[in-house]
Amino acid sequence: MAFFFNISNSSGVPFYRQIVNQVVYGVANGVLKPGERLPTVRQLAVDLQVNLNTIVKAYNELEIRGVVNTQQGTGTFIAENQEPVDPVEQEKGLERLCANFLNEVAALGVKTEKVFPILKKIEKERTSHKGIHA
Amino acid sequence: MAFFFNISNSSGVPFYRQIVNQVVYGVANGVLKPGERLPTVRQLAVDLQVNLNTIVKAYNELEIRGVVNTQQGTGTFIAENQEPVDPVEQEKGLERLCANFLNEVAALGVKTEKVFPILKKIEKERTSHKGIHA
Amino acid sequence: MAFFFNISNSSGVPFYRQIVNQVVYGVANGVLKPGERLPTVRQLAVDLQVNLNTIVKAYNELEIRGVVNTQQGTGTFIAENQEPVDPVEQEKGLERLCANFLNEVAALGVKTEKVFPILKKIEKERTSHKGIHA
Amino acid sequence: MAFFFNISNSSGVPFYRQIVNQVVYGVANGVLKPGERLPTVRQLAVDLQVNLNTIVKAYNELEIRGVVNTQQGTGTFIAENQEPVDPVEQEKGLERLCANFLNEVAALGVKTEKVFPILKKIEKERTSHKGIHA
DNA sequence: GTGGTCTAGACCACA
DNA sequence: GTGGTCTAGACCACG
Repeated sequence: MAFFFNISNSSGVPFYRQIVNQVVYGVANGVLKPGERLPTVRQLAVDLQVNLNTIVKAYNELEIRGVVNTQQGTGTFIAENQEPVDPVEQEKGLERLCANFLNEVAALGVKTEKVFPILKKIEKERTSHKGIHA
Repeated sequence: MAFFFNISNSSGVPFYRQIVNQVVYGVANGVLKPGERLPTVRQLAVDLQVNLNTIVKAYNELEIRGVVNTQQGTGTFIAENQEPVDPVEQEKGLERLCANFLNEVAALGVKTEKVFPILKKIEKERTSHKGIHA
Repeated sequence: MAFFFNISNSSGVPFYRQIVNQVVYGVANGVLKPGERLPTVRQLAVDLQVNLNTIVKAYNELEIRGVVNTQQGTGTFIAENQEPVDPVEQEKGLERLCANFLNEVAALGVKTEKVFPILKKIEKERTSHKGIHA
Repeated sequence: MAFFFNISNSSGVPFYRQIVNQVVYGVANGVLKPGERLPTVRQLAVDLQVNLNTIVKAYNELEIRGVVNTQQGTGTFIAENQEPVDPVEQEKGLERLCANFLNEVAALGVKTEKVFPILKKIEKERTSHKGIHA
């Protein structure tokens, strides 16, 4: 199963962050396996139609976070030893994310109950694709 | 029930947006009633320890969205006739919000199922408190 | 006590990494305290005579590593809660660093005993300055 | 006593440099004696699982530094007359090496005093083994 | 061919 | 004023 990147220029999320998130997401869900090679920075820049340095920036953050290993002249690979996410940090981040989300939902004038079916629908679409698509 | 603003400098959400969201949220939940007066920009700037212009920007956005009315020299009040949100816009905004949310959850390495109980828990806490908390 | 940056273009160490290292070093030794503000990216670029983006890259890595916090429009500050370095990782990194160092010393044809006085001399010079100087 | 090469892809040191250092180190410590034959580039490339050109580059640097002599069609041998290292160059290289080392130690958040026992420990292990180990 | 670094300059978002 | 993002293009180091 191939791994597809896709970026959207209308979401307000920076390109490089979309790339970072998709890789982290792919690793977390087993779509990207340790040792697997990512596209070259040049190739991905062409595919996604963005500047080379934008890809470099994304891969760089992944390297710092320990998600990938880079060997100059060889390529970029999913790291063998994925740092387990600190469960305390994860929990805190998750709470904050959820609270923010509910604030914004409320700010749209939408009752919280209405989001559950939407979230499930999106999730279902994504898992049925078994990858990340445009 | 008093209305409390709460801003956090570690959430990554800009100050002015936190303020906007909290007012809209307060209105949507009936904590802030039409005609009710908001703090002056100067007072709020002092209370929240942020720059005056940040409050101005937030109140401006609220004015533009029709959530508040500003009376020159008198103050800022929750608008009497809250503009109903355009349902089409609402639907689109909601989808984008949900998709973004799931992306960020995924980027934390958390499976989507785990968010539902958390969302429900936060929602329950809030409805029991009938206010806005950090 | 002021904090001085200095970069050298002859060491082979990239500019941005020299900056990152000096900040981490400053924090580890208490010269930079939590909450303290770093120079603005523009100011530092001028002072060090390097491109703005080089500073941005360095500050960016520090942000990802949790060493500093950035508030857009406000500045860059030493993070309040410094992540304690994982002692196991630190130990491993230290061993590797030392082993590499001894390899290179040996490759220069120098006996290991000769490095101790040199290391001590450099250390003494640095601590007597109580800061980082050009 | 056999001579073992060891390369690690996680140390950040380029492959070709690891090879160069190990040979120079072996010569400096008498493990590799003048006239001794090194593995062929092809053989070593297979053994270490690296690109042929990487070995070529390492052997080239060794040849330039006068550590080995290459006989076309015969092989690569440790040079009979090892060039004595220019003492001025040696001194300068050593200072720079030490300064860099202390920087990296500091960047790990480790106080300088802690490195002395580690360096001594590694040195002791090596002299007792009389070989090169990972 | 691979990735890494640096420069120059533009435009945006935030306080 | 602050930092953030993106582009364009150059040159270097490594395999």
